[in-house]
Amino acid sequence: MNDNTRRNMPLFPISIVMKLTELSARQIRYYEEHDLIHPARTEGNRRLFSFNDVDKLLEIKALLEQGVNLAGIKRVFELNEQAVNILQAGHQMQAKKEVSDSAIHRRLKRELMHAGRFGKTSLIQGELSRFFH
Amino acid sequence: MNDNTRRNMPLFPISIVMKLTELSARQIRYYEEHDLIHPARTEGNRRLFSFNDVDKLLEIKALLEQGVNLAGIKRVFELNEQAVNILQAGHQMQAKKEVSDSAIHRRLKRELMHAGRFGKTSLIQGELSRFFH
DNA sequence: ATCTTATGTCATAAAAGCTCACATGTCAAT
DNA sequence: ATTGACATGTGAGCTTTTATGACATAAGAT
Repeated sequence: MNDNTRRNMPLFPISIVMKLTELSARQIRYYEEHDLIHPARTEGNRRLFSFNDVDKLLEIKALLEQGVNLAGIKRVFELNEQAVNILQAGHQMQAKKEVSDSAIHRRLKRELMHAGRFGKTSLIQGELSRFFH
Repeated sequence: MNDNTRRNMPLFPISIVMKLTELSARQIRYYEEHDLIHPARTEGNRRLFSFNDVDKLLEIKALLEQGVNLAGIKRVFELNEQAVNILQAGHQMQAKKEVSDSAIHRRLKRELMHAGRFGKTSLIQGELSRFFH
């Protein structure tokens, strides 16, 4: 099980996410409705959020506070993911060639993953991020 | 917010803990009834488990599989906590004296925290432990 | 054979979450 | 000033999840 898997593991009910992000249930559901997050569901249709989901919600919150609207935030996310994909592809190529100065690449990828959270992230996000590596 | 605080943050509903530990709700509640864990509660009285709780449950499971009964497990936990306290005290003394070869001490403390999980821990625990530092 | 320990199962009640619908505050454009 | 879009609040009705408590039982210990 790798880091990505762990960050995407569905763990939290909405009540916990509300506290972690200081968002209302309405807000969280609204952002999902607009395809900014895609929490998993239990068999009984209850939302289950991963660390990644929480992270994204904090990013949404920060961007909204900076005046970006949901459409803009969606774009930010898309671009971010593209960049990550490109880096991953490069990373895999390297792995096959066994060149593997992968440490540098991993670092770059991480920085990209966290791009968009330019500085002014909430305290909570700062704290939460420490759950990860 | 320090590492300890984070590990003790109430996050998971019992359903998630069931999957994480592969224990039944009955088992989890039974262990609580016998004071092996003390999950937090929501206002509405639902259990909320922390990473530490999950960790403890995995340890309980491992020890049970090794034939230790609940009374024995309780003792193991108590001894473990004692040791941690002693180390912490020493650590604080050092901090005041500003001697601070604290890295070594932290390491020792961590190893003690994880003592009792001698080797044969479950796969899941191994995976889960990677959430932490 | 009986007791203890750990766990399963079921009933009942309450909490938490879901969707849908309607209301509202804030801007920007007309 | 009016309209409209966006983001969010609120409430009703319903379903899922969890809690507690009681009773049942398998496996060991006495």
